[in-house]
Amino acid sequence: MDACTTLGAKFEDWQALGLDEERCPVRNLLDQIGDRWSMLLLAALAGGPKRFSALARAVPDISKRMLTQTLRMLEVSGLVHRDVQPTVPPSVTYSLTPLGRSFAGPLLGLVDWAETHFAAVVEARAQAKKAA
Amino acid sequence: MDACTTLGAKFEDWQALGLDEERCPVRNLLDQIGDRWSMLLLAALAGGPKRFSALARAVPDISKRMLTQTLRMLEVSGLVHRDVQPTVPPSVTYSLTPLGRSFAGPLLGLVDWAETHFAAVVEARAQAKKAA
DNA sequence: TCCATAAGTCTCTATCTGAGACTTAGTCTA
DNA sequence: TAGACTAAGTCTCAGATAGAGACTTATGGA
Repeated sequence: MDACTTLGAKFEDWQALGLDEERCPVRNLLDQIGDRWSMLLLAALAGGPKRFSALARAVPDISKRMLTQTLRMLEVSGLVHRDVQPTVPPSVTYSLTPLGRSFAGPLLGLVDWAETHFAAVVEARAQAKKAA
Repeated sequence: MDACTTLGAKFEDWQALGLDEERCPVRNLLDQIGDRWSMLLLAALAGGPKRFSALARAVPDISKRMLTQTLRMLEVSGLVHRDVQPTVPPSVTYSLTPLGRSFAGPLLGLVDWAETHFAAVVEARAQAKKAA
């Protein structure tokens, strides 16, 4: 059974359970960490702990607001650890928890797909634009 | 080299290239298909072609507006094929293209992670709430 | 003396999302 | 024969969300 068929079968199962946001793991996690900033920040932290300002520099066009918000959410969900040094000015370091590190595998799968098929997507978009 | 280290190394590379939305495959694709509806619709279509109304039923709380919009975007990016039967009322069937099917693998990786670690995330959230 | 720094918060505005009415034309129902 | 229903959307309006940029605090450097 190929991945596509397996995925299709799984989707049927979720549907049977109502695809509820609370109970369906996939719905729930897609709603929370299935946005561009979460994934990008997890990738940024995969290389090792980083401070708030280092993350802001690492992901240039995220606003401070979204950076704070996303990190807090990842912390609450147990993927990221926040370590505050009570100096003045405060020094805050973010790192992946073991749970966060376990996410690197699937995320890497996504990343590899993106790098492999990016050209095809760009080509498809160009075709679509020409046809329009 | 484990996935986490590999991912960290890749992120360094992207950073070196400026993490530009146009040129960086990962940024670009996360921005486009890295939202809950895209992933959910791709999973819904993994099992086979579906009509518009079937998709609307399959993903209960997506609005028609987002359903249309997301499908169009996936079509433009070459992941989904849209087939219109010019009857009245029109009958429109959506299916995955080969490119779309190739995405099932990585997506399945994500899904498996979600199912495996959902309990841990729920537990982490409960702890966080208790601490607050 | 004035600026810069770290890690945010706050406010205001711009953008995005969702809910729900409306469309077309043929078939089904009363 | 009138009215209802269907499919696959589009359109508008209100509400939610994201981003830009000012502000904070205490300290060290030019």
